[in-house]
Amino acid sequence: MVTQNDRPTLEDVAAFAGVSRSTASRALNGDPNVSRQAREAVTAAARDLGYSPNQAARSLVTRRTGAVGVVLSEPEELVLADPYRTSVMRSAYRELADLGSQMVLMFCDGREDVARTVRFLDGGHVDGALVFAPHRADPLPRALRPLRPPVVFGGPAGNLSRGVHVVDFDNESGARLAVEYLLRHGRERIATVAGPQDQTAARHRLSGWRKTLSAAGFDSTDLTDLAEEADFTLDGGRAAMDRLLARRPDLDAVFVASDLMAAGALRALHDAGRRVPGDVAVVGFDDHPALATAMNPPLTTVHQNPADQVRHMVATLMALLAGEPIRPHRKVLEVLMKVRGSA
Amino acid sequence: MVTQNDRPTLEDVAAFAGVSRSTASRALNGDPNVSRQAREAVTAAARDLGYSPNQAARSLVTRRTGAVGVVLSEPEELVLADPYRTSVMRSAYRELADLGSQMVLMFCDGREDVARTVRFLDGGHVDGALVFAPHRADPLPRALRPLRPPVVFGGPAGNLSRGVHVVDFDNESGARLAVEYLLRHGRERIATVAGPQDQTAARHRLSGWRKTLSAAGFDSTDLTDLAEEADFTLDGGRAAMDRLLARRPDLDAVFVASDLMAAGALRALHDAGRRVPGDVAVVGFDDHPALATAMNPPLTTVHQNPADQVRHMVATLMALLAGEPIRPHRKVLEVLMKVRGSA
DNA sequence: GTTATGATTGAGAGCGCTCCCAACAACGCG
DNA sequence: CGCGTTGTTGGGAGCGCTCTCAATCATAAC
Repeated sequence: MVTQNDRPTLEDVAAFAGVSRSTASRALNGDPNVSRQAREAVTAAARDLGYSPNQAARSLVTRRTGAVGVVLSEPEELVLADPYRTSVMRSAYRELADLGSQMVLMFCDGREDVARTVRFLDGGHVDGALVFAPHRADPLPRALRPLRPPVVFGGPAGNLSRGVHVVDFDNESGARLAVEYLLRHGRERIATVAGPQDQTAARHRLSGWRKTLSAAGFDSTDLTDLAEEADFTLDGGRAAMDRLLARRPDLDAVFVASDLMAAGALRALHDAGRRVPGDVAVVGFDDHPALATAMNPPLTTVHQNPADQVRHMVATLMALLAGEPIRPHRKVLEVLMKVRGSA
Repeated sequence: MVTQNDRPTLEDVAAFAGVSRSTASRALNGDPNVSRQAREAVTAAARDLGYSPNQAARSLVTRRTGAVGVVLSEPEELVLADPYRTSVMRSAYRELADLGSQMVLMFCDGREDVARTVRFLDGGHVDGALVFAPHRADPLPRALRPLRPPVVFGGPAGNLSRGVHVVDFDNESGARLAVEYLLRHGRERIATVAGPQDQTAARHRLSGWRKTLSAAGFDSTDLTDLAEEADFTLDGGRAAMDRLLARRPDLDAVFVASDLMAAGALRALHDAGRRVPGDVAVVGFDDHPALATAMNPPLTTVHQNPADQVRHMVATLMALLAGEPIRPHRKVLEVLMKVRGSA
């Protein structure tokens, strides 16, 4: 016993409508050179027969699948727990859907996943890919380079710096803005909770903090004291803040490299009896819509808009798919301070 | 200027290896009837040429794509904010990846999305689909029924009850377990924060609560007083709890229809100065790994395992794809109480 | 009436792959 | 030595679609 193989083909529709396969194809694809009569007959036939075109056959000849891969090169449990990443996914989904492309979501965690990802992207399943590979040691970007379908990276492409299309935020400037703001408001001992230093964005945020303070005349050994690394999670941010408070009880401000960590830092400060922003000013990074405003006090933070990033990435990808000769380059998006209550 | 069309085909590989296309195909697909010599030549040729098979061509003849759609029939911003849904996605991704299938994630929000979803699933982009459509009024399940590729529903399939493959949890029993537990521990005024009643699961949890209390002799008008509806969010749970406290300050227990709402209820109880579980016992639903244990006190809750659900769904789908004649039916998964600190 | 023009149309090739089938060599057996 | 058998191979058809090209027809122009 076999399943129903009664799936109608274009040929069936054409026969039913009393025209040729070519005409049926034209009618269904909106070619203007079809008589109204033929068009109507074909449309009706397609409806009556429950016809839907075979995508495999179509993309075999058009060389388009209508799908775009979105690759998050991180363990999936991490991605889905991170509000910033999920909002990237969301924007990507919406942006692509509006352009008529389907998002094919992939996580890439570990060696065999790299091979699987490469095979998938190179196998013609998708027209192109949007790739987020924040870790410096990630082998994926390099593995992706020789592939046929165009790839646009969101944020740093592992340790690749040339020959790739990148849409990134100006993390260092963001950190500078935050620190300058704190300095301008009279803060004198500005600590930082940095992100994991195996991620380029986290490094840039840290170096922005360091450079700005150095330029303002702060001692570099002093700075070492005022920095703690955490892992972009709430608990990590909290623990890092605890360590900072233990080592430098005199700190009066902290620049935290993500909103989620800032939430943790806020909690640590609260538990330690420090008032925010009275005793300690806190500036976050991301400006996550739900998170930043929900905190108490609402978080002053560096605003970056993942939807913007995704929009640029999609635009670049579409241009590439349209055959426009775009030279691989790194587009850097501005970030800006969003002042709320915490600093 | 065109892009590089130098993508090698199987024909190229065969020529390079000095064999026929058939032999090359066999070699690459692991057919045993190939001489070692031919196999090695083909493998080497494929490697040297950077060959990767054209999936469109392959799936045109095999009628398999190696991709499975995962449809979440809810606005994407809602899905990605809900820890329960994200853990479903995660399980689905992992489960499918392990079976060599790619997850194609789709959200389905509103009318035009229904059409788009149907078109995509029916167009042969995927071999089958896992669909989550919790809302009773959702038109998607009905629209999906006439489709060719097999579909397995996770949780209720809109308002469809027959002719569909469903893997669901026993929500009513879960509520019963929770209420019986509370009764057994001497609670006498057991309220509930119900989920949105346009979702079947939420209705079953509410009716489980009601039936159990009725069976225990509680007055049904009294029960109306003890129920509040919320929207499965933290803030909603908090507000509902506030309303309950205002109306029935004498309540000594509450069954909350989701962990996230329970977190909100806990906050409301805390703000109202009630001790948990001393004054008010709280039982949640979901047993979300991160959420339930992180609360203070740790949440006593009804345990359901989304990974289990997804595993059953995938198993059913694979059986369907293998042509096994499975009769559409509703598989109900057991839930059980997980006792922690809050009750 | 004849020819140019434009709008429609159908035939056919071919996208890159899998799979069926026939061909063939090499082998052992009666 | 002829036969079937086994293992291996290449040819060819065909999956369902798009797209080019030439044919057809009606209409307008001369």
